[in-house]
Amino acid sequence: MKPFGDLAGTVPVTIGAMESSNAAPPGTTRREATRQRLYEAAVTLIAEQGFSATTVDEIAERAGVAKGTVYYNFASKSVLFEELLRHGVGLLTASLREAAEHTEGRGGSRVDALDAMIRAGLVFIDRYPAFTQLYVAELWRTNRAWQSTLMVVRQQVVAVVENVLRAGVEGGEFSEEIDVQLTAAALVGMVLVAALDWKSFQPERSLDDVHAALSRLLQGRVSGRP
Amino acid sequence: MKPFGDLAGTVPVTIGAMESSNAAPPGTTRREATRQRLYEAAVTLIAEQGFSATTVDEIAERAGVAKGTVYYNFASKSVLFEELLRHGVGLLTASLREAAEHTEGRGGSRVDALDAMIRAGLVFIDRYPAFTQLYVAELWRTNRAWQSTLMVVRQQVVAVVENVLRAGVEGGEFSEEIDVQLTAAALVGMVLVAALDWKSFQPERSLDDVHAALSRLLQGRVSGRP
DNA sequence: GCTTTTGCACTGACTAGTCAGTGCAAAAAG
DNA sequence: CTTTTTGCACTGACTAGTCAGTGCAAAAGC
Repeated sequence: MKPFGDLAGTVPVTIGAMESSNAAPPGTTRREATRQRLYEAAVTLIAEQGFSATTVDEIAERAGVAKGTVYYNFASKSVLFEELLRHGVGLLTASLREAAEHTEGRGGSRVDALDAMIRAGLVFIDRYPAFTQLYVAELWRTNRAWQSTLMVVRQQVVAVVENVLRAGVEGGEFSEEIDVQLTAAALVGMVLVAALDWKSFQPERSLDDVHAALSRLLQGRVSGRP
Repeated sequence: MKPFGDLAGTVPVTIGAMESSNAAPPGTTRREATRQRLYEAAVTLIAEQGFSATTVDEIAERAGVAKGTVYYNFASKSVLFEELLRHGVGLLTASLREAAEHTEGRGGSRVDALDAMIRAGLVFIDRYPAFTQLYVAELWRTNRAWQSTLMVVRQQVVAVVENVLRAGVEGGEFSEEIDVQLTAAALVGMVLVAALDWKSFQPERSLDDVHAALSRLLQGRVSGRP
C-alpha cells in the first residue's frame, strides 16, 4: 500500500493568510512557514496511523524541526490537529463553493452545479488525499477533546451541498420530496468513499473516469441506455 | 453526543458458531460468551475513541472481566480488533447477500436488488452503529498491523454490490458504460455516510425515511417530479 | 462415598517501556 | 534587540503484555 500524498503539494497553499510582496518567502513569515511544514508532516502521519498512534516526536522529525518548536507554535498536540482540520476544511469548502458559483448565473442548472462540486471534490481529494483520509476517519468519533471542532467542520462541508439542493428545490428544479439533509450527506459520502477507493485501489484511473462514473450515478443513468 | 449502540443488541448474535440444544447456556461455551462480551465492549470503545486511544484495561472493565482474561482469549489487542472486524463484516455481508437473493428469481429487477441491499445496510447500521463507525474510521488507514485484514474485509462488502451490478450489466438492465468497481464503492459510501449522519444528527428519523431518500437518489428521482 | 488430580477459565499485581509536555541556555534569524 | 528555533535532558502519567496463582467442576483413584 503506497502512502498518500501531502496536504500541500509543491504549490504553496495558504488560506486566510495575508498577502505580501517579496520573493524568497512569498507571503509568509518564518513562523507561518514552520507551521505549514508541521501541518504537512502531521497530516500524512495522522492519516496513516491515526491521531493517538502518531507521536509528536515523529511529527517534529518529519517536519525537520525540534520538538520544542512544535510547542512554541501550538499549545498542544490536539490543538495542532484541530487547526489542521480547520485549515484543510477551509480549503475544501472554498473550492466547493467556488465550483458551485462558477456554474451559477451563467445558464448552468443546479444539477450542473452539483456535478461541478463533485468534480471540485475529486480535484481536492486528488491533491490532498491524506487530509481526506484523516477527515473521514475522525469525523464520526465521539467522546474526544476536539468534538466541537469536528461538528463545525462537518457542518461546513455538508452545508455547501445543502445550499445548492435547497436552491434547486426552491427554483422548482428538484422535487420538493427530497430530504435536503440526508441527500447532501449521501452525496458527500458517495464522493468521499469513491474517491478514497480510487486513490487506494485504482490510482492509475484518471480523474475524468471517476468523475464520469459519479456523474452517471447522480443523474440516474445507471440503469437504461447511456 | 450520545454513544452509539452495541455490536450485539439483546438478541444473541453468533455467526459460524455451532448450534447446541440445552437451555441455560444456549449454544455457547463459557469461553465464547466471554469473547462475545469482549467484542461488545471493544466495539463501542473503539468506535468512540479509536483503536490506539482505547486501552485494554478499559475494554476489560466494560466487559466485566480481568485484564488477563483478554489475553487468555486473544493473543493481543490487535488480534482482538481483527477478529472483531471479521466477525462484524461477516454479519453485514451475510445480510446484504440475503437481501439481494431474496429479490432474485422472484420477478425482482436488479434495481430492486440494489434497493433491498440499501435497506439491509440501513437495518444493519441501525442495529450495530458502533461497528459501522469503527469500520469507516479504520478502513483507509495504511501502515498498520492489520492492513491485510482491512483489505479482505473491504473487498467482501464491496464485492457483494459489485456482483449485483455485474449481473445487471450482463442481463442488459444496466448500461455497459458503468464502472462496476467505482459505482459499487460510491453506493457503499452513500449508504454508510448517510446512515452515520442519520444516527449522529437525526436519530429520531425513521429507517423508512432514510431509505426513501437514498432510494430516490439511486433511481435519479432527485430532479424532476416525484 | 471420599479424596485427589486434572484442566479450563479467569485474576490482578507487576514490569518494562512509551510518550506528551517542560525547562532552559544558547544560537540563528530578522 | 526581539522573535523564533534548537538541542537535550528530564518527568510523571499511562499502557501493552506477563505470570504465578485461584476457583471450580468433572474425572480418576481408592
